[in-house]
Amino acid sequence: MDMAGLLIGDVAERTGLTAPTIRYYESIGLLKAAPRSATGYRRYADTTVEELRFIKKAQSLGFSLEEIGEILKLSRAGDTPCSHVLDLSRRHLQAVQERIQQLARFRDQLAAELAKWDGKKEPTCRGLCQIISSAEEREADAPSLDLHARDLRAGSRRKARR
Amino acid sequence: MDMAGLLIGDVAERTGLTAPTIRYYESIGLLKAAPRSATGYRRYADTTVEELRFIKKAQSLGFSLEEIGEILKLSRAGDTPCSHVLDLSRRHLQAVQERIQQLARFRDQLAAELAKWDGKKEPTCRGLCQIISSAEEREADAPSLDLHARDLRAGSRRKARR
DNA sequence: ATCCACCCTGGAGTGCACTCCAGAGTCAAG
DNA sequence: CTTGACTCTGGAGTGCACTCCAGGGTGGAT
Repeated sequence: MDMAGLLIGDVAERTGLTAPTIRYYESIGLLKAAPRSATGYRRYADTTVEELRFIKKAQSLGFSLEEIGEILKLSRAGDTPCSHVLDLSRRHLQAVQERIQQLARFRDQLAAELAKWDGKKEPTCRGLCQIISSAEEREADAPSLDLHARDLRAGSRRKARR
Repeated sequence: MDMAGLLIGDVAERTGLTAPTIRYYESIGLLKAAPRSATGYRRYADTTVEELRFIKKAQSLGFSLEEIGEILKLSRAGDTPCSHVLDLSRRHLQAVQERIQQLARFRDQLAAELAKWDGKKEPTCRGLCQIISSAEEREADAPSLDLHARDLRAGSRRKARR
């Protein structure tokens, strides 16, 4: 062997990602390029596994890869106070908060309807449609908060230019 | 005018969608083809506006267009009990529930960290990273629940075949 | 009659986050 | 020394949900 370090497959296994995904992350600059062995194989340090786990978590919390890249970049730069990340976080928190509330309301209604169905009292598809229809609207107004995470999408963020 | 009914632009305005989006919905069979005027213009009934609003809401609650299509199809078929939608709803409820819990935990931690920053006590980017890193893992296990709504994505749903 | 804002179509393009492919090289085990 | 599982690259393809475009028709107001 030459120059110890994890192979991409090992890293993949440890993180639950695929090798192509890891290469993809490198290609978009999310992960910095790994040092190569004499024959061109990527050799990873254990810290990369940590970094990838971080990425996975941030992603599952609704951050886009681009946002994660920014956070990572700033975080690598050191322990400096960082108004940008602060700002990003605040807006993200706001979006998360709103999303939780909308989902919770929906959950309650849906659960209630399902309970009715379980009791065999008039189970109909229209019931579900009614619930969905009665979910509160929340677009058009308060357009200031742009979603930062399509995965938390609530209400469309299109603005219909015209 | 010939044969009253809303023009696509009117419908767009009333729903906050764009005309192309409405045509797109028709093209994928989500919306049934509107009757045409003698000159080929789509003429919509008011009920279409309702249907589109329903679609928007269902979408904001995390249903994919495909799922919405199924629901709509069954709902149009009448007030019959419908185990499929029931099933869809149950799994969706489950996913929503989990997602809410994860987001809520994240919200609390993020809020706490932001509060610290507001108090000007050592505001650092690393703090945020720590929070994200400490967000609980939730993948690999419990793979039974496939997400039904990429927008509620929590943890990746790739299974790494190999 | 002339505007001009609307409508139509088919098809191509977008953004995100991958995922797959072909063709070629590498490496440890049998 | 062969086998088989890995690695590399560049580029194309995927899925969702749009979004844009070119090229042409329509219809109410001036």
